[in-house]
Amino acid sequence: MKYTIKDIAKMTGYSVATISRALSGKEGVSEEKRKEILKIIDQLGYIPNQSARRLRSKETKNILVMIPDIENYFYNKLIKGIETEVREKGYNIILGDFSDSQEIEEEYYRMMKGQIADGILIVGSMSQPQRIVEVSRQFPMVVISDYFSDELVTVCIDNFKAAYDATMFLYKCGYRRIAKITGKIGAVLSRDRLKGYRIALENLGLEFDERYIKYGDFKYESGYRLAKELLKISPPPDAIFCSNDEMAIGACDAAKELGFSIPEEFGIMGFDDIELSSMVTPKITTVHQPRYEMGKLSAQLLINILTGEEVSKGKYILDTSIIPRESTKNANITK
Amino acid sequence: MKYTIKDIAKMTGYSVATISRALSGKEGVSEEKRKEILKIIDQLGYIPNQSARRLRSKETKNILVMIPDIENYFYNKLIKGIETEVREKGYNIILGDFSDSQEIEEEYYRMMKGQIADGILIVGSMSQPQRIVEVSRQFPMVVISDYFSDELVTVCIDNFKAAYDATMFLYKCGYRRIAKITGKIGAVLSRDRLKGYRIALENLGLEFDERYIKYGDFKYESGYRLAKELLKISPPPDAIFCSNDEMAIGACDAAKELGFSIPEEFGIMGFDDIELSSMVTPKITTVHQPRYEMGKLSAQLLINILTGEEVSKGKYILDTSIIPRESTKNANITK
DNA sequence: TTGAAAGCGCTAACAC
DNA sequence: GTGTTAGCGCTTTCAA
Repeated sequence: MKYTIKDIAKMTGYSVATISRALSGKEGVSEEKRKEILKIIDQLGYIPNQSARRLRSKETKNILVMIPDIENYFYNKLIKGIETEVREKGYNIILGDFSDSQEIEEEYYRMMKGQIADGILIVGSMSQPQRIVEVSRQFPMVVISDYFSDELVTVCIDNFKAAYDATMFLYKCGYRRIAKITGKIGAVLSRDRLKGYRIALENLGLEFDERYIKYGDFKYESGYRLAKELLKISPPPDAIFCSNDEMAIGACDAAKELGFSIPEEFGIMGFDDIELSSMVTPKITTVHQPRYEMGKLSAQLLINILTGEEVSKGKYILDTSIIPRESTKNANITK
Repeated sequence: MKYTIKDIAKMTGYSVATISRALSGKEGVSEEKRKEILKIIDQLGYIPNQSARRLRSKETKNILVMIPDIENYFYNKLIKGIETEVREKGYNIILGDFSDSQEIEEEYYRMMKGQIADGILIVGSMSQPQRIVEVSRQFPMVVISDYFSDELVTVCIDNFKAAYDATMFLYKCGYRRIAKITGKIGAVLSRDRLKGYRIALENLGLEFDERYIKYGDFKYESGYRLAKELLKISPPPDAIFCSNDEMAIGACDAAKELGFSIPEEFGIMGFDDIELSSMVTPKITTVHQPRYEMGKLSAQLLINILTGEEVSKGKYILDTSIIPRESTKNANITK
């Protein structure tokens, strides 16, 4: 049996207005009546119709989460962080997985005009930064990780610093001919990670060899292929810093195939710290990104915006750390 | 600028009813008028308010997808299949990740009373089958994979047959002392996989050794630990059939640590064919589950139910296949 | 503190 | 084929 607020009004003997007030927790009902009403509601298992609520109050209590590809291991923990925060605050997540298709991405932005959600959380995007800024002018928005514009609220890490530190770490492990496999260079984050690497080499007084830089696409296959290319250069690098873990795993497999011993002859450093990186052999030394926290913080910020709290635009930077594992020397620590 | 149907009515000179009809694609407008109206609507970028639509038509165009834990690799491809199908048919996914918590799971079922979605897709559950059946009497539902009741619409594989075939395959590879690590034994699917294994041994005339069966929980760690136990039995098994890939990977690591050579001295077979299984060394031989197709089919069935088409209850069984890789003899195929 | 009533934007029954 | 209008279930004024 489905009840409406009218049914409850009849059964309790109060008006619909009073029921509504009791439910919303707002002013205007005496405490005893509220208790009485809530008790009955609870017994009946009545839940207000969300569509009606939304129509009236212009709130959907939904958040659209835009994800380039749910199959990508990187996003799992982020979503978890978002989910946890959002549910606690009474919101639901509408999943906006667009399979790396800009067209589908736009489809979701179009849906927003039909008020399917109160705000958008951009976990990733295939659009031009300019387009995202445009959308953000129409709907409340928080962006995670990459895009940059002072007009946006962005939760991110310091990619430059993280890459700088990672390169320094490889140096401390004893590696001297450190190569780099970047991700898609269109992304700001790829450029920042590359820059951190370069400046670190410079500060270390290491020779900078253009041949030691390869441009990948964040996938296993590109790490595998580009590492093979790197290892055929003479002299070959004695370490590779990959811009994500998947490529690092590919690079590992390539090195193993070519007969290099890891980590003695050859060290590998990843980026992200996805679960996978500690499930392969050797376990990958990597830069930990606090993905759960990033998801959580971004959801918090978005909900703050939605509830009218003051949220200043700009970057919200979370800390990264280096997780030494088996793919680098002097760091044969499990976990 | 936000438009309402009234605005459109004024601007075109027609009544709201006509606009509504033009939009819905239903009878009652002449073709030319419909075209004219749709053109203007398109130019203005008007999208009807979903809450109003829902309130009126009792449809949310949302589907609640219940997922035990989005961080579990198994679910990614399923969700992708669901997402693709659902979006094409004009529905959105509400993500019901409940982090393996029965309490949160119930919270979502409660929300359903507030009409947040038109139907439920159960990708997994922590509840008693009986509870799921109960919920299915209240809301349209399709269940993927495990739960069993003739009252439900269930998309699944034949776990018994798949396990039977997998065991046979190990035999054909030359293994004779085949052990088994099952998943949580509360699940029907675990029991079916165990049964397939037992019957296969029986038909093969292999000796059945109770010590060769271990009860895990589908996690890496349990595969690792239980494989170690198994390998200390005298005589140790020469192969393990694990009820999922994560445990198989754990078992692999255990065998490597104990100095067994894979696949020569020791063979390992997984189940599921998650991406991970071909990214580790050695790549794991496994039973492929058509997860994308399972997601897609289940979404199709649910939408059919929602649109009033005839959907018969019972099992919809999809085929599995064995993917030979490097963790078993005579099957050193990369893929 | 409480209730009556307007109206959110839309669909569908009914009238023409 | 087209327009008028009554509500869907709720929140929120306004009046008492």
